[in-house]
Amino acid sequence: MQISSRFTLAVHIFACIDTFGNEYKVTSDFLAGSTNVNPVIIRKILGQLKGAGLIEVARGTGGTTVTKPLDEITFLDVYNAVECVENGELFHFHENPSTNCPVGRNIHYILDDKLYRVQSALEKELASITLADIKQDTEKYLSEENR
Amino acid sequence: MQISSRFTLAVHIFACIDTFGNEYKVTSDFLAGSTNVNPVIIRKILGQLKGAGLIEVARGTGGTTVTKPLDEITFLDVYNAVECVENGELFHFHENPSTNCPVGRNIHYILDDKLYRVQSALEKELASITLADIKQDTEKYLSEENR
DNA sequence: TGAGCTGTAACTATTGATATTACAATTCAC
DNA sequence: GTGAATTGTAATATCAATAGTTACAGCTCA
Repeated sequence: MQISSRFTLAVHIFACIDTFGNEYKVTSDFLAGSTNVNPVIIRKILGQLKGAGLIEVARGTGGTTVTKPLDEITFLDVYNAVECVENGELFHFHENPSTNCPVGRNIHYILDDKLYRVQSALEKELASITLADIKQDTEKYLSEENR
Repeated sequence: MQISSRFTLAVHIFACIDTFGNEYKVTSDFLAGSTNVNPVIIRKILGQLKGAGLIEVARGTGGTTVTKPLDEITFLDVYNAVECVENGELFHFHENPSTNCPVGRNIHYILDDKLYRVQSALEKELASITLADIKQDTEKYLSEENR
Protein backbone atom coordinates (compact mmCIF):
# COMPACT_ATOMS: atom_id res chain seq x y z
CA MET A 1 0.00 0.00 0.00
CA GLN A 2 1.36 3.34 -0.97
CA ILE A 3 1.53 6.49 1.10
CA SER A 4 -1.51 8.66 0.38
CA SER A 5 -1.28 11.25 -2.35
CA ARG A 6 -2.32 13.74 0.31
CA PHE A 7 1.39 14.13 0.94
CA THR A 8 2.40 15.01 -2.63
CA LEU A 9 -0.72 17.17 -2.85
CA ALA A 10 0.31 19.08 0.26
CA VAL A 11 3.76 19.78 -1.16
CA HIS A 12 2.17 20.84 -4.46
CA ILE A 13 -0.06 23.21 -2.49
CA PHE A 14 2.92 24.82 -0.78
CA ALA A 15 4.65 25.25 -4.13
CA CYS A 16 1.56 27.03 -5.43
CA ILE A 17 1.22 29.30 -2.43
CA ASP A 18 4.84 30.30 -2.77
CA THR A 19 4.74 30.79 -6.53
CA PHE A 20 1.37 32.50 -6.87
CA GLY A 21 0.66 33.88 -3.41
CA ASN A 22 1.77 37.39 -4.27
CA GLU A 23 -0.08 37.59 -7.53
CA TYR A 24 -3.28 35.66 -6.91
CA LYS A 25 -5.52 34.72 -4.04
CA VAL A 26 -4.77 31.03 -3.53
CA THR A 27 -8.19 29.45 -2.95
CA SER A 28 -9.22 25.81 -2.86
CA ASP A 29 -10.62 26.21 -6.39
CA PHE A 30 -7.33 27.64 -7.60
CA LEU A 31 -5.43 24.73 -6.05
CA ALA A 32 -7.96 22.24 -7.39
CA GLY A 33 -7.18 23.59 -10.85
CA SER A 34 -3.43 23.20 -10.50
CA THR A 35 -3.54 19.73 -8.92
CA ASN A 36 -6.55 18.49 -10.85
CA VAL A 37 -8.05 17.24 -7.63
CA ASN A 38 -11.49 17.96 -6.20
CA PRO A 39 -11.69 21.24 -4.22
CA VAL A 40 -13.27 19.50 -1.23
CA ILE A 41 -10.25 17.22 -0.98
CA ILE A 42 -8.02 20.29 -1.16
CA ARG A 43 -10.00 21.95 1.59
CA LYS A 44 -9.63 18.86 3.76
CA ILE A 45 -5.85 18.91 3.31
CA LEU A 46 -5.76 22.66 3.95
CA GLY A 47 -7.64 21.96 7.17
CA GLN A 48 -5.01 19.43 8.23
CA LEU A 49 -2.14 21.78 7.38
CA LYS A 50 -3.90 24.55 9.29
CA GLY A 51 -4.43 22.21 12.24
CA ALA A 52 -0.69 21.57 12.28
CA GLY A 53 -0.04 25.32 12.35
CA LEU A 54 1.71 25.37 8.98
CA ILE A 55 -0.69 27.63 7.13
CA GLU A 56 -3.53 30.04 7.68
CA VAL A 57 -6.71 29.96 5.68
CA ALA A 58 -8.86 33.07 5.41
CA ARG A 59 -12.39 32.13 6.31
CA GLY A 60 -15.02 33.86 4.18
CA THR A 61 -12.75 35.95 2.05
CA GLY A 62 -10.56 33.03 1.01
CA GLY A 63 -6.88 32.57 0.39
CA THR A 64 -4.02 30.73 2.04
CA THR A 65 -0.72 31.87 3.55
CA VAL A 66 2.21 30.08 5.12
CA THR A 67 2.85 30.83 8.80
CA LYS A 68 6.60 30.21 9.01
CA PRO A 69 9.76 30.62 7.00
CA LEU A 70 9.89 27.83 4.43
CA ASP A 71 13.19 26.50 5.71
CA GLU A 72 11.53 25.80 9.04
CA ILE A 73 8.92 23.47 7.52
CA THR A 74 10.22 19.99 6.78
CA PHE A 75 8.69 17.21 4.72
CA LEU A 76 8.22 15.38 8.00
CA ASP A 77 6.05 18.22 9.32
CA VAL A 78 3.91 18.00 6.20
CA TYR A 79 3.82 14.19 6.29
CA ASN A 80 2.68 14.18 9.89
CA ALA A 81 0.14 16.92 9.26
CA VAL A 82 -1.71 14.97 6.59
CA GLU A 83 -1.74 11.75 8.63
CA CYS A 84 -0.26 9.37 6.14
CA VAL A 85 -0.08 6.47 8.61
CA GLU A 86 -2.35 5.28 11.39
CA ASN A 87 -1.22 5.80 15.01
CA GLY A 88 2.08 7.00 13.62
CA GLU A 89 2.99 3.41 12.76
CA LEU A 90 4.32 2.81 9.27
CA PHE A 91 3.99 -0.96 9.42
CA HIS A 92 0.69 -2.71 9.88
CA PHE A 93 1.10 -5.66 12.22
CA HIS A 94 -1.14 -8.73 12.10
CA GLU A 95 -3.51 -8.18 14.96
CA ASN A 96 -3.61 -11.24 17.20
CA PRO A 97 -0.60 -13.53 16.97
CA SER A 98 -1.19 -16.67 18.99
CA THR A 99 -0.23 -16.54 22.64
CA ASN A 100 0.01 -20.33 22.62
CA CYS A 101 2.94 -20.27 20.22
CA PRO A 102 6.32 -19.18 21.61
CA VAL A 103 7.07 -17.27 18.41
CA GLY A 104 3.57 -15.76 18.31
CA ARG A 105 3.73 -14.40 21.84
CA ASN A 106 7.24 -12.95 21.32
CA ILE A 107 6.98 -11.63 17.77
CA HIS A 108 6.47 -8.05 18.90
CA TYR A 109 9.56 -8.17 21.12
CA ILE A 110 11.49 -9.61 18.19
CA LEU A 111 10.29 -7.23 15.52
CA ASP A 112 9.21 -3.91 16.99
CA ASP A 113 12.67 -2.40 17.45
CA LYS A 114 13.61 -3.26 13.86
CA LEU A 115 10.42 -1.77 12.44
CA TYR A 116 11.10 1.31 14.50
CA ARG A 117 14.58 1.60 13.02
CA VAL A 118 13.18 1.46 9.50
CA GLN A 119 10.47 3.98 10.23
CA SER A 120 13.01 6.30 11.85
CA ALA A 121 15.21 6.14 8.76
CA LEU A 122 12.25 7.24 6.66
CA GLU A 123 11.37 10.05 9.04
CA LYS A 124 14.92 11.23 9.34
CA GLU A 125 15.16 11.61 5.58
CA LEU A 126 11.80 13.38 5.48
CA ALA A 127 13.06 15.76 8.15
CA SER A 128 16.14 16.60 6.09
CA ILE A 129 14.13 18.15 3.26
CA THR A 130 12.43 21.49 3.69
CA LEU A 131 9.96 23.55 1.73
CA ALA A 132 12.81 25.94 0.99
CA ASP A 133 14.27 23.16 -1.17
CA ILE A 134 10.95 22.95 -2.98
CA LYS A 135 10.87 26.70 -3.47
CA GLN A 136 14.36 26.65 -4.92
CA ASP A 137 13.63 23.85 -7.37
CA THR A 138 10.29 25.31 -8.33
CA GLU A 139 11.96 28.58 -9.25
CA LYS A 140 14.64 26.70 -11.11
CA TYR A 141 12.29 24.66 -13.29
CA LEU A 142 9.94 27.58 -13.90
CA SER A 143 12.77 29.85 -15.02
CA GLU A 144 14.09 27.12 -17.32
CA GLU A 145 10.68 27.11 -19.00
CA ASN A 146 10.95 30.81 -19.77
CA ARG A 147 14.19 30.63 -21.65
CA MET B 1 -1.93 4.13 4.62
CA GLN B 2 0.20 1.57 6.37
CA ILE B 3 2.45 -1.02 4.79
CA SER B 4 0.55 -4.31 4.50
CA SER B 5 0.79 -6.80 7.35
CA ARG B 6 2.03 -9.26 4.72
CA PHE B 7 5.47 -7.98 5.62
CA THR B 8 5.30 -8.66 9.36
CA LEU B 9 3.56 -11.93 8.59
CA ALA B 10 6.39 -12.98 6.29
CA VAL B 11 8.99 -12.28 8.97
CA HIS B 12 6.87 -14.18 11.50
CA ILE B 13 6.76 -17.09 9.06
CA PHE B 14 10.55 -17.15 8.76
CA ALA B 15 10.89 -17.09 12.55
CA CYS B 16 8.58 -20.11 12.74
CA ILE B 17 10.40 -22.05 10.05
CA ASP B 18 13.65 -21.47 11.84
CA THR B 19 12.34 -22.26 15.29
CA PHE B 20 10.15 -25.25 14.50
CA GLY B 21 11.45 -26.53 11.16
CA ASN B 22 13.53 -29.28 12.71
CA GLU B 23 10.84 -30.52 15.02
CA TYR B 24 7.63 -30.06 13.06
CA LYS B 25 6.50 -29.91 9.47
CA VAL B 26 5.76 -26.21 8.97
CA THR B 27 2.50 -26.18 7.00
CA SER B 28 0.16 -23.32 6.20
CA ASP B 29 -2.17 -24.56 8.93
CA PHE B 30 0.68 -24.58 11.43
CA LEU B 31 1.60 -21.02 10.45
CA ALA B 32 -2.03 -19.95 10.50
CA GLY B 33 -2.15 -21.14 14.09
CA SER B 34 0.92 -19.17 15.15
CA THR B 35 -0.01 -15.96 13.35
CA ASN B 36 -3.75 -16.26 13.88
CA VAL B 37 -4.28 -15.49 10.22
CA ASN B 38 -6.27 -17.45 7.66
CA PRO B 39 -4.33 -20.33 6.07
CA VAL B 40 -5.21 -19.17 2.56
CA ILE B 41 -3.60 -15.81 3.26
CA ILE B 42 -0.54 -17.66 4.56
CA ARG B 43 -0.41 -19.77 1.42
CA LYS B 44 -0.56 -16.64 -0.72
CA ILE B 45 2.39 -15.15 1.14
CA LEU B 46 4.28 -18.45 0.92
CA GLY B 47 3.68 -18.35 -2.82
CA GLN B 48 5.19 -14.86 -3.03
CA LEU B 49 8.21 -15.85 -0.95
CA LYS B 50 8.65 -18.92 -3.11
CA GLY B 51 8.36 -16.79 -6.25
CA ALA B 52 11.20 -14.64 -4.94
CA GLY B 53 13.31 -17.75 -4.40
CA LEU B 54 13.48 -17.32 -0.63
CA ILE B 55 11.75 -20.55 0.39
CA GLU B 56 10.65 -23.87 -0.99
CA VAL B 57 7.24 -25.30 -0.36
CA ALA B 58 6.70 -29.04 -0.63
CA ARG B 59 3.75 -29.62 -2.89
CA GLY B 60 1.51 -32.48 -1.79
CA THR B 61 3.43 -33.57 1.25
CA GLY B 62 3.57 -30.10 2.76
CA GLY B 63 6.16 -28.16 4.70
CA THR B 64 8.38 -25.17 4.09
CA THR B 65 12.14 -24.69 4.05
CA VAL B 66 14.42 -21.70 3.56
CA THR B 67 16.65 -21.81 0.48
CA LYS B 68 19.57 -19.65 1.64
CA PRO B 69 21.58 -18.87 4.73
CA LEU B 70 19.53 -16.50 6.88
CA ASP B 71 22.20 -13.81 6.84
CA GLU B 72 21.80 -13.60 3.08
CA ILE B 73 18.11 -12.71 3.26
CA THR B 74 17.43 -9.09 4.11
CA PHE B 75 14.22 -7.38 5.19
CA LEU B 76 14.32 -5.66 1.81
CA ASP B 77 14.21 -9.02 0.04
CA VAL B 78 11.17 -9.99 2.08
CA TYR B 79 9.55 -6.57 1.61
CA ASN B 80 9.98 -6.75 -2.14
CA ALA B 81 8.79 -10.34 -2.26
CA VAL B 82 5.42 -9.58 -0.69
CA GLU B 83 4.87 -6.51 -2.89
CA CYS B 84 4.12 -3.95 -0.26
CA VAL B 85 4.01 -1.03 -2.72
CA GLU B 86 2.72 -0.65 -6.27
CA ASN B 87 5.25 -0.33 -9.09
CA GLY B 88 7.94 -0.14 -6.45
CA GLU B 89 6.85 3.41 -5.62
CA LEU B 90 6.38 4.20 -1.97
CA PHE B 91 4.57 7.50 -2.55
CA HIS B 92 1.30 7.74 -4.37
CA PHE B 93 1.28 10.81 -6.62
CA HIS B 94 -1.90 12.64 -7.61
CA GLU B 95 -2.55 11.40 -11.11
CA ASN B 96 -3.08 14.34 -13.43
CA PRO B 97 -1.63 17.63 -12.27
CA SER B 98 -2.68 20.43 -14.62
CA THR B 99 -0.44 21.04 -17.60
CA ASN B 100 -1.84 24.56 -17.81
CA CYS B 101 -0.30 25.50 -14.48
CA PRO B 102 3.46 26.04 -14.38
CA VAL B 103 3.68 24.35 -11.00
CA GLY B 104 1.39 21.52 -12.11
CA ARG B 105 3.43 20.68 -15.17
CA ASN B 106 6.73 20.77 -13.25
CA ILE B 107 5.73 19.16 -9.97
CA HIS B 108 7.25 15.82 -10.91
CA TYR B 109 10.58 17.43 -11.79
CA ILE B 110 10.45 19.28 -8.49
CA LEU B 111 9.45 16.35 -6.28
CA ASP B 112 10.52 13.04 -7.77
CA ASP B 113 14.17 13.16 -6.74
CA LYS B 114 13.23 13.99 -3.17
CA LEU B 115 10.68 11.20 -2.93
CA TYR B 116 13.31 8.88 -4.32
CA ARG B 117 15.74 9.94 -1.60
CA VAL B 118 13.20 9.17 1.09
CA GLN B 119 12.29 5.81 -0.41
CA SER B 120 15.98 4.91 -0.71
CA ALA B 121 16.53 5.70 2.95
CA LEU B 122 13.74 3.29 3.84
CA GLU B 123 15.09 0.58 1.57
CA LYS B 124 18.63 1.03 2.77
CA GLU B 125 17.56 0.47 6.35
CA LEU B 126 15.48 -2.55 5.32
CA ALA B 127 18.52 -3.95 3.56
CA SER B 128 20.63 -3.57 6.69
CA ILE B 129 18.53 -6.05 8.69
CA THR B 130 18.70 -9.77 7.94
CA LEU B 131 16.78 -12.83 9.01
CA ALA B 132 19.85 -13.86 10.98
CA ASP B 133 19.07 -10.91 13.28
CA ILE B 134 15.56 -12.27 13.65
CA LYS B 135 16.86 -15.74 14.44
CA GLN B 136 19.16 -14.34 17.08
CA ASP B 137 16.45 -12.32 18.81
CA THR B 138 13.93 -15.13 18.55
CA GLU B 139 16.33 -17.46 20.34
CA LYS B 140 17.05 -14.79 22.92
CA TYR B 141 13.41 -14.12 23.82
CA LEU B 142 12.48 -17.80 23.77
CA SER B 143 15.34 -18.76 26.07
CA GLU B 144 14.39 -15.94 28.43
CA GLU B 145 10.94 -17.49 28.67
CA ASN B 146 12.42 -20.80 29.84
CA ARG B 147 14.26 -19.44 32.80
C1' DT C 1 -5.41 -45.73 -2.36
C1' DG C 2 -6.46 -42.55 1.02
C1' DA C 3 -4.99 -38.93 4.19
C1' DG C 4 -2.86 -34.62 4.31
C1' DC C 5 -1.37 -30.78 2.06
C1' DT C 6 -0.77 -27.02 -1.61
C1' DG C 7 -2.41 -23.84 -5.16
C1' DT C 8 -5.99 -21.27 -6.62
C1' DA C 9 -10.58 -19.59 -7.79
C1' DA C 10 -14.62 -17.39 -6.21
C1' DC C 11 -17.09 -14.74 -3.18
C1' DT C 12 -17.63 -11.63 0.84
C1' DA C 13 -16.75 -7.96 4.24
C1' DT C 14 -14.32 -4.11 5.64
C1' DT C 15 -11.64 -0.12 5.20
C1' DG C 16 -9.37 3.92 3.22
C1' DA C 17 -8.95 7.04 -0.70
C1' DT C 18 -10.96 10.04 -3.57
C1' DA C 19 -14.87 12.36 -5.97
C1' DT C 20 -19.07 14.82 -5.78
C1' DT C 21 -23.16 17.52 -4.35
C1' DA C 22 -24.99 20.48 -1.18
C1' DC C 23 -25.31 24.00 2.06
C1' DA C 24 -24.68 26.80 6.35
C1' DA C 25 -21.48 30.17 8.03
C1' DT C 26 -18.15 33.78 7.13
C1' DT C 27 -16.08 37.89 5.14
C1' DC C 28 -15.72 41.92 2.65
C1' DA C 29 -16.52 45.15 -1.17
C1' DC C 30 -20.07 47.84 -2.60
C1' DG D 1 -27.17 46.00 4.85
C1' DT D 2 -26.64 42.98 0.78
C1' DG D 3 -24.66 39.90 -2.26
C1' DA D 4 -20.82 37.49 -4.26
C1' DA D 5 -17.08 34.61 -3.17
C1' DT D 6 -15.23 31.38 -0.19
C1' DT D 7 -14.54 28.04 3.65
C1' DG D 8 -15.87 24.11 6.56
C1' DT D 9 -18.30 20.10 6.75
C1' DA D 10 -21.81 16.54 6.17
C1' DA D 11 -23.60 13.03 3.32
C1' DT D 12 -23.21 9.90 -0.26
C1' DA D 13 -20.86 7.21 -3.93
C1' DT D 14 -17.25 4.76 -6.19
C1' DC D 15 -13.15 2.23 -6.38
C1' DA D 16 -9.23 -0.47 -4.84
C1' DA D 17 -6.76 -3.17 -1.49
C1' DT D 18 -6.87 -6.09 2.52
C1' DA D 19 -8.25 -9.93 4.64
C1' DG D 20 -11.46 -13.87 5.66
C1' DT D 21 -13.80 -17.91 4.04
C1' DT D 22 -15.37 -21.98 1.43
C1' DA D 23 -14.39 -25.11 -1.92
C1' DC D 24 -11.91 -28.15 -4.59
C1' DA D 25 -8.56 -30.05 -8.03
C1' DG D 26 -4.05 -31.80 -8.02
C1' DC D 27 0.11 -33.54 -5.73
C1' DT D 28 2.77 -36.68 -2.65
C1' DC D 29 3.77 -40.36 0.04
C1' DA D 30 3.02 -43.78 3.65
